Amino acid sequence: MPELPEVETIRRDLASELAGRTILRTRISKPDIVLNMSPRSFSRRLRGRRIQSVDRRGKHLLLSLDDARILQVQLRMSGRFAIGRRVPDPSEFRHIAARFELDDSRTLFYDDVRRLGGFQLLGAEEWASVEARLGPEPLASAFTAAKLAERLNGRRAPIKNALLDQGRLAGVGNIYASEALHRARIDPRRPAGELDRSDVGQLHRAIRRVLRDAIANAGTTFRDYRAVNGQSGRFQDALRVYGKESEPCGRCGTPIARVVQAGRSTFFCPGCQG
DNA sequence: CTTGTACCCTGACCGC
DNA sequence: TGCGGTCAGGGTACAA
Repeated sequence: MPELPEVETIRRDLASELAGRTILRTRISKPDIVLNMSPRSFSRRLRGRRIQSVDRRGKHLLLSLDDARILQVQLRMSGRFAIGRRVPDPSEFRHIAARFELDDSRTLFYDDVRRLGGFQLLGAEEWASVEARLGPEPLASAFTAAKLAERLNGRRAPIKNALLDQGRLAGVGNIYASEALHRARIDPRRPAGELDRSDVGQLHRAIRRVLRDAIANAGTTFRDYRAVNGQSGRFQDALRVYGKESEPCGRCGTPIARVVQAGRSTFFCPGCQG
């Protein structure tokens, strides 16, 4: 479910709770969420490790451990975390896949209904090679309009599809792609490489603006995303097109349209997104 | 290299 | 109440 703003919200929650904590014991109840080794060796290698920091790259969460390894988490569609002495809300956590018992007598719970998400325990070099395949961080100062233009150059795929490609740009997903394109007044079906300088400039601003605003509002709760403390985001109130098929565009009144691109819904305004 | 499709998995919802 | 189809903040493997 989560895109960059939701993952960042979760990261902040986890960082304040987990930094400095030691993992005493790990229990995996759904084996397929450990992606690159057996649950046994995963648990064994985590035992006694201290969590030094919690970081984010694109939609990945990264827990840096005191043995220089990195616990990489991908929430995909339905991954969630909660922390407590026991599961805070059992009706919301009915598919717990992993438990990490901490040295403050609390447990970090990972729940994932669809089990599309998961964990990888990586050495620094392994993570570096994964990281190298990701596009730039959209909120980093190094991410300029020129950089975006470079990433889109020569692509014939629709701009919406290009924005979802994590190798081009890391962190934007289905909601924020539609929202950024509406704010930039760009038709999501236009070939990415055909945007002119001014389009790319508008899009660059729109992407950063929408991601920043969403982080400031603790993300978007459209269906079931929740922060670590169980609270909903607030950015759903600021959505202009996502999930609003047939509703009038707030800018020009034309009914919002829905099309399917790369197998997923795109929402846009046929009136003011040229 | 690029692009499209199938697939992973479960649950909620809608129309009949 | 049941049944089938569709859809869901994601990403990968593989084919063309």
